[in-house]
Parts: sequence; structure tokens; C-alpha cells
Amino acid sequence: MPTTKEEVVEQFRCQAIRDAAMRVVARKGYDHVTVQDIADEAGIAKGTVYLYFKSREDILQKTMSFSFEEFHGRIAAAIGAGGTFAEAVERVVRAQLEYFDERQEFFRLYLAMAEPLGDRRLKKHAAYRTHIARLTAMIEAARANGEVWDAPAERAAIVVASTIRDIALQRLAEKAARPLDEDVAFVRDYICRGIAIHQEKS
Amino acid sequence: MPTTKEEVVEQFRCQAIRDAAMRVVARKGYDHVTVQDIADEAGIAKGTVYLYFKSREDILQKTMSFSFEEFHGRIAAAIGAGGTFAEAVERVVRAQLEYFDERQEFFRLYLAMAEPLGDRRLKKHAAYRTHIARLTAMIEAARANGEVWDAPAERAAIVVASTIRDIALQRLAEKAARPLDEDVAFVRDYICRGIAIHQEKS
DNA sequence: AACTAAACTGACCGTCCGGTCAGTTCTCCG
DNA sequence: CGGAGAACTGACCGGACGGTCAGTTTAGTT
Repeated sequence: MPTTKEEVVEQFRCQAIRDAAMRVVARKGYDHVTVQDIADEAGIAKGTVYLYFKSREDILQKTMSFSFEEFHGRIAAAIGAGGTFAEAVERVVRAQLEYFDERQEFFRLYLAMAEPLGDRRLKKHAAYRTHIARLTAMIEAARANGEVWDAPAERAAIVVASTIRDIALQRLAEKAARPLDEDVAFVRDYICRGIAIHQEKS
Repeated sequence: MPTTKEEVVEQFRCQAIRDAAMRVVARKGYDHVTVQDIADEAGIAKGTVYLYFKSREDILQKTMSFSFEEFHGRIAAAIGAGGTFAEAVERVVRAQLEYFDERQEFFRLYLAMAEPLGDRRLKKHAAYRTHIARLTAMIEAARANGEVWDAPAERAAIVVASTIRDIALQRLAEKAARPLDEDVAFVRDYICRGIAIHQEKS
């Protein structure tokens, strides 16, 4: 059993700092978060933060990766639950919009990950690319099933993700919340009638 | 005639600084551009920059607004050239992807404007919202024509913009350029079969 | 050439922030 | 209770950056 008492305490502290980091990112945006902000939010001194994390970047990276795990779990469940492609899409859309509504802090992180301008590099965050890869696999499976056009799967995944993301962002920007079902239906229709094969009557 | 010699020179200098700013933003991203970077790129001293602009933020705002004017001209032409909704969409998609391919510096600016996390605020840049407003008007006109579902027009405009933007981003991230026509066709199909009314055979 | 005003420069200032570490407080065991 | 080590603190350091301004160069006029 490697879980000694010290390790439990350490994990607890790390979690508290990650939680604080997520809340602050939600308020100030990824680029404008300072280590002092995170420490204040967690109710500890700045120096203490460096007992548990190597650097500012380390905090934010770990916060992202950790948060993404639960999110990925939900999306994977939505994808894997069977049914037609349209049903899977609706589940994915609903899962994401629900999750984003509930956890606006995480959504800000998600946005920061999708944003390629944070650093010098053009690549997005690894966790975001994993997300795209899962959507790509879902679309490829549907295509093998004859439910989807032969459009390039990765590009389709990218536009699906961007559609959901930007509607979630719009929901967040609006003061008066729109009914979730309305947006889910709209996005599902937009996506499916865009990439699902339409059954022509012969 | 208000255009004195001094004003011509001043305009020329301002333009040089804006051009420099755009190139630097393309390399380092909006948030990481310093005034020194811009001055170096323009081949002048930092102090000189402040003879023509009030502040760093002033430079970037003016650079954005100015750059958007030419872009808006092209998009407006694409929207206004008549034809079916699908044709108009194809023209808009092509105009944007072409423009972004040619002027990657501008595209980085465009991304920064679409990005809501730059400041504390959640609102996007005014020029970007204007862009969305024009797409919204186009979709509403098509709806009045019976060419488009009665989906909420602004949301449709948002997802159209996000679709084009993310494909442009993907093109930029790929080393080997894909044929423009291929991506134009893909995006046009994705958009139109998503929000255009499909003519059922009765 | 001499003079002047406008244009330009870059060293400098105040501020902010990531990261450090000497000193303080807490915890736990003998 | 006492002491040792772990946990924690926040003042401090160095570097970066936005913005300023006294001094220098340039351009135009007589």
C-alpha cells in the first residue's frame, strides 16, 4: 500500500490548489492568473504553493489534465452508449453543454486549451487533441456503418467540437439562460444534417 | 482639404506601426506582444510609438479595427453577390479561407478577437461581433426566402463563423497545405446541409 | 551657415510577477 | 513537556514591461 498518511495529505493539498486554480482561471482567464491569485484563493501563502508544484505552468497543466479526466469520462460514456449516430451526437452535445453549464470554471479552462495562441506554438493542448481524437473515432465508426458521409473524419470532428464549444460560449455570455433542450436540438440538427447521410427517397 | 502634408506623414507612420504590430501578433500571439517588439519590428524607438498611439492597447485596438475593414469589404462582397443561399455560403467560405491563407498575420488577429478570454470581460471584440451580425443578416434574409430552417439566426451565424474559423486554423496548423477547393466544398456542405432546408421529394 | 522647431531616441522609473529561502509555526514522538 | 523535523510563511530578488522625458538628430527657413 503506497498510500501513506503523508501522501494522503499531499494529495489533499494538491487538490485544494488545483480547485483554487480552476476558480481563479474562471474569473481572470488563463493568461492573467498569477500564482499569488491562486494562493489567496486557496488561503495559503505563495511559498506553500511551490512545495506542491514546480512552477506556475506546472499548476495550470496539472489542473487542466486532472479536470479533463472527469470530462473525458462523461464524453466517452455518451459516445459508447450505442444507438444511431444521431442519438450518439445528441448525447455528446447534451453531455458537454450540461457539463459546461454546471462547471463554468472548467469551461474557461477548456477554452484556454482549445486556444492555440497561449504560447508561441500553434498546437493545442494535448488533452484537447485527445478529445478531438475521440470524436474522430466516433465519426469513423459511424462512417463504417454507412451513417455518415465520407468527409474527412478529423475535419468533421474539429467542426463538431467547434460548434459545440461556440454555442456553449454563447450560452455563457448570455445573462438569461436559454433552455438547454433548445440548444441541444439546434446543435444536434446542425451537426447531423451536416455530416449524416440524408436518406433520399428513391 | 484637411489632408496636410503633416497628416499624410502621420498616417504613413501609423500605418507602418500597425503593419509591424500585425506581424508581431502573428508571431507571438496577442497577449505576448510587447511595445518594444512592435518598435523593433517597425525599426523605430519605443518612444516614437507613443508619439502616434496612446498606449499599447490603443495600438492593438486600432490595428484590429483597421485590418478588419478590408476583410469586411471582401465578406460583404461575397454576401451581396446574389445567387442561392448555398452559393453565397460557398463564396463566403472561399473568401475567408483564401484571405486567411494569404494573410496569416491577420488570421492570428482574427483569432484573438474571437477569443473571449483576453481581458477580464467575456465579450468578444466589437469588430468580431460586427462580423457575426453580417452573417446573421445573411441567414435571416435566406430564411425570409424560405432557403433556411427557422433555427435561431444568431446562433446559426455563430456556428457558421466557428466552423470556418476552426477549419482555417487547422489549415494553418498543417505543414502540408490541403487544396483550398477541398476544404471549401467540405465546409459549404457541412454548413448548408446543416441549416439549409432540404428539398424532400414529395 | 545659423537658427529653430519638430521628430525621434533610449535610458530610466514604477509596477508587477515568478520563484526563493531564512525564519516562524505546527506536529508528533520519546 | 521538550525537542526535532516537517510544514508553512511572506519579504525579498531579478527580470520584464508599459510608459515618460531630457537630450539628440533632422528638416526647414532665413
